Amino acid sequence: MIRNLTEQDKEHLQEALIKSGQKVTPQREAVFTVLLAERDHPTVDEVFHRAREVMPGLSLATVYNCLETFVGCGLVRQVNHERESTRYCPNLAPHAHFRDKETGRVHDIELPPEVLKSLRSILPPGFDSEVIEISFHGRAQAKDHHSN
Amino acid sequence: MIRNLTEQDKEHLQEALIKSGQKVTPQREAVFTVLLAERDHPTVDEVFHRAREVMPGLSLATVYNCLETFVGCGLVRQVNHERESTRYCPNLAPHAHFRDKETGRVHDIELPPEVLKSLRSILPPGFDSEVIEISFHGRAQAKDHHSN
DNA sequence: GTGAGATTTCGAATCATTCTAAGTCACAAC
DNA sequence: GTTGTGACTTAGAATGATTCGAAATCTCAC
Repeated sequence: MIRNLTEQDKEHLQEALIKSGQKVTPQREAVFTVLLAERDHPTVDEVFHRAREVMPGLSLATVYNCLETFVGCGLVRQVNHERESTRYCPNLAPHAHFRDKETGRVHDIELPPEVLKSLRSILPPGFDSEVIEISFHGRAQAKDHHSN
Repeated sequence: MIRNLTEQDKEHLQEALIKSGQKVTPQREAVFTVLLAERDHPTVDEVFHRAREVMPGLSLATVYNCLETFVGCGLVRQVNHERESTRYCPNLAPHAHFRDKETGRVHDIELPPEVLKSLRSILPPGFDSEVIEISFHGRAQAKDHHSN
């Protein structure tokens, strides 16, 4: 179920938006609420349908806009797997993604700092990386736990 | 320039195709030749245009088909970055990819076995991964070396 | 050389995403 | 209070990569 944002989450959203010179709008709050409510890496379409339950007039274009805005101000991450629809993830801690071949579900995999460091170390001099994406693809035993 | 396949490459192609019950055709040879000739991670469209120089009647759909076939029998790897066109890479050794923000060019980054191992070790029990994709995104000093 | 099945071809269809232009809103200036 | 400004939202059209469908062609075993 979609619950309202906690005061803390609301502040987090407001701060990030205002810091980058943008406004807090009902649509942005609704989309952000959806993202936090179920952290199952929804696609734009899934976010759209979930958000419509709460705000029926919301348009798909706005969902695209909101998500792009959030990515821009560092509130959420995009997750891409091959050419499938882009998914969105409010987990900002460094982590990898595991996509289950059977269910299509995406799980977050914690990424310990030393592993991240060893990864960075494989870059030859002169290569300066801001973003590292790590994705696994395979089978996960169905445990149906939360995927963040 | 596009040179012909070496005998060795030709055998490699034939073996892989036949092993998975498929046929060697002039189109598949042409596409494979293009992939080996310039290992700059071309998009389908780039492969298409390069291959047309050698085989003018070749169709785009066939290029898609050939590349899919090659991926299926393990001859080449797909490389995806966000939602850009899929690129193709005949380097089968374990490696990561680095995409240069400025040029869009993709470089292969060697992946030492111990780093690969440490990466695999972050998967919780029950997660079984066949494929790991690692991609960096940032700036590379323009050295214009070969990108494989 | 023939036939069965695989492959190629062209163009149409699909699907996620982006664009466009008009409409709306919040708020500041007058 | 009205007006202006700029950001935001909206619906629908446009785009671009990829896939599909159906007919024509090729390949290889017999």
